[in-house]
Amino acid sequence: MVKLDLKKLAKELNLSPSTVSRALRDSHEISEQTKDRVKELAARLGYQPNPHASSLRQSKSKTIAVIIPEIQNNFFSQILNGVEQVAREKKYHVLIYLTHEDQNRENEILNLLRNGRVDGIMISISNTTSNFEHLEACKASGMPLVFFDRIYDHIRVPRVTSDDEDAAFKATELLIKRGCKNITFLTLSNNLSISKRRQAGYERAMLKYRLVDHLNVLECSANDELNRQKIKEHLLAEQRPDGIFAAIEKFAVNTYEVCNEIGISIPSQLKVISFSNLSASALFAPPLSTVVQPAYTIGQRATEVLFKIIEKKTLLPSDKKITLSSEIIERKSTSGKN
Amino acid sequence: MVKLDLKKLAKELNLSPSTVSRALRDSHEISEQTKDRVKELAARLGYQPNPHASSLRQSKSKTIAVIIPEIQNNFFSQILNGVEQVAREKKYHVLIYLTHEDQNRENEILNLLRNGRVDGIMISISNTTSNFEHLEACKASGMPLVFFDRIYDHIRVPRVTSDDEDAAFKATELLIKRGCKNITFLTLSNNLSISKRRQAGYERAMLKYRLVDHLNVLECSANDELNRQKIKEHLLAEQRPDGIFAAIEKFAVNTYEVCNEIGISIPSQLKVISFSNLSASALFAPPLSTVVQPAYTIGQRATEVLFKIIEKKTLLPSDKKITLSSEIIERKSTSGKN
DNA sequence: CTGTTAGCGCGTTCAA
DNA sequence: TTGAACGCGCTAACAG
Repeated sequence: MVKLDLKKLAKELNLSPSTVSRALRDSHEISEQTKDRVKELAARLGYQPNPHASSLRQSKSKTIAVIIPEIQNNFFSQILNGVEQVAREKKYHVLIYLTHEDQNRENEILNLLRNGRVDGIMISISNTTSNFEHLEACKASGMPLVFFDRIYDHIRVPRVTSDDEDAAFKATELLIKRGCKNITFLTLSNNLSISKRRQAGYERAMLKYRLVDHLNVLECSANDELNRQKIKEHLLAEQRPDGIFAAIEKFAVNTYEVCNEIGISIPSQLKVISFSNLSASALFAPPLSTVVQPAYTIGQRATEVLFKIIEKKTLLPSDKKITLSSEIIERKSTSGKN
Repeated sequence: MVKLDLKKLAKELNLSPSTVSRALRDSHEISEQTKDRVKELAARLGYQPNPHASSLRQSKSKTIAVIIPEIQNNFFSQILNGVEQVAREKKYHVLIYLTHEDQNRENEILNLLRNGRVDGIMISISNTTSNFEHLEACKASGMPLVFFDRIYDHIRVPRVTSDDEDAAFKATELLIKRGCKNITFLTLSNNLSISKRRQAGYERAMLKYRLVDHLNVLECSANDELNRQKIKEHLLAEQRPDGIFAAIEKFAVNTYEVCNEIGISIPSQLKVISFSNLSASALFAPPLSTVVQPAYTIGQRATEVLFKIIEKKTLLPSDKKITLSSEIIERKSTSGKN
């Protein structure tokens, strides 16, 4: 199959390339008749314009980039699902980049995207990111940019998040109402906007119920082995907790593993609730109570806002900061009265 | 920030654009001294070549496409992880497309990729795909193409899969050794290469252990509600099974849900094993025995082969058909002697 | 070792 | 309503 370009199509039709180009793009200055002829042949031969030529000419790539810390996490996969759906409707393509929670990679990726490869970028920031110049520069260069979930507060960029503070408050409150007093909050890293918001919700609940003396925050990492060890020590300590609120699914899993290992019974000895988008958490032993973020919708909404920017539509104030509600699903892991 | 191109860089350096271009690409015909000057300025100004111009000129996009049925599945996310890692090393970009198990989408996507947008394509076929012309055409057009996991046997394209038949045999055998006789195989659709291979393994094991009279295959779908209903009826039937072998994690989850609902106890009344890449299956009640595919490695290897084709290296016979071993992890869901 | 020139394929002037 | 000509930014062929 010899490759097809506008010129060949044009020759075949006894028209000039520009006419064919216009016909295919439904220009009003081409007769219906010609359009039909052109489109018919183009369809029959399966003509597709060369995207690089077209991008070069028009300075737009019909492509957006999604940058996430990891894909191996139901939350981010669901996000990607939402992104893809909206992008597809807009006939856009989606480039995916994983930072693996590494600031350096994040920098490199943003750098790669600086010269027109994409028309816009959506990013959920890595937890090791502590320097934000790369994001400032990206924003400053005029690149359409949207933050989702893990945002950086100090750049004026539209952001789509879930109601982390509130959901964390409710999750903590649930533990308290089920009889917990010594509730430990398992968190990822304090740089992260979401961690802070979740911790704030936890603290607000503890404060409201006069449990400030029992505040306990345990910082975990991406390393399961270390986490299990840390959690194990914590659960075996004198001042051991009767409730665990995990900011991240992974840490709830680690907690379950440790409990299985050292024979702590959930929920009678320890109640557990966690942020999680894993539907299978209903099948855990015992079924895990979860805070479920509207991941798919976050992906959709963030993408919609990105397209508004790309298309230079004016953003409503309600576009600049979108907060979606999480849902708390109570299951056995928080049941009973101690 | 005014945008930067080769010409401006060249003017700044009192060089011609082509010299600058060559210097940046480390051409041997440029003096070290000039290279250094050029690179220094380029780095300082943060120059990135326009990828569309460069792609147009060189007819290569430095981009590959990954087409998968869904992302909401640990197996495919792990694949993507492997793909990304290899692509990144090659300084390639990754476009992601989801077919949502829809042949039409699959066709459309392949069509979109027909004109140089990508240098190569990796695909795991949708389960509704029954016509393969789009793949034939893609292959015929000279596009580098690799199948992974869900392959189409009748096109000569390199393929990377796991040892489905063998793993299914072993999984079935495990159920038999644990005392099961009436083993039902839950499968997705018969079009799929993997379903066929897994079913073949199941049947071979049943044959070997003289249980051919107990062969039972239940076709499930993407619809959880329907699946649960189907499985429920099946588990309540007179000839009810004492073992379930699920070809897909989703169906094991559905089985667990039904068992919870109607009070069938696993493993005492029913043993369950399933293909699954969900690490949390260890936390299920009871922990689920699984056949774990080497997803990350499949992604890596498939991408490596794709790059061999892109780079026109000669493929060894061992590149054309790569089969990786799955691992069976036995847990409580298959324990005991009935 | 470096500069000049041409053209990748398209969309957009401007002219007819 | 159509065609001719130009240039997007880059790299490769050809000179020197």
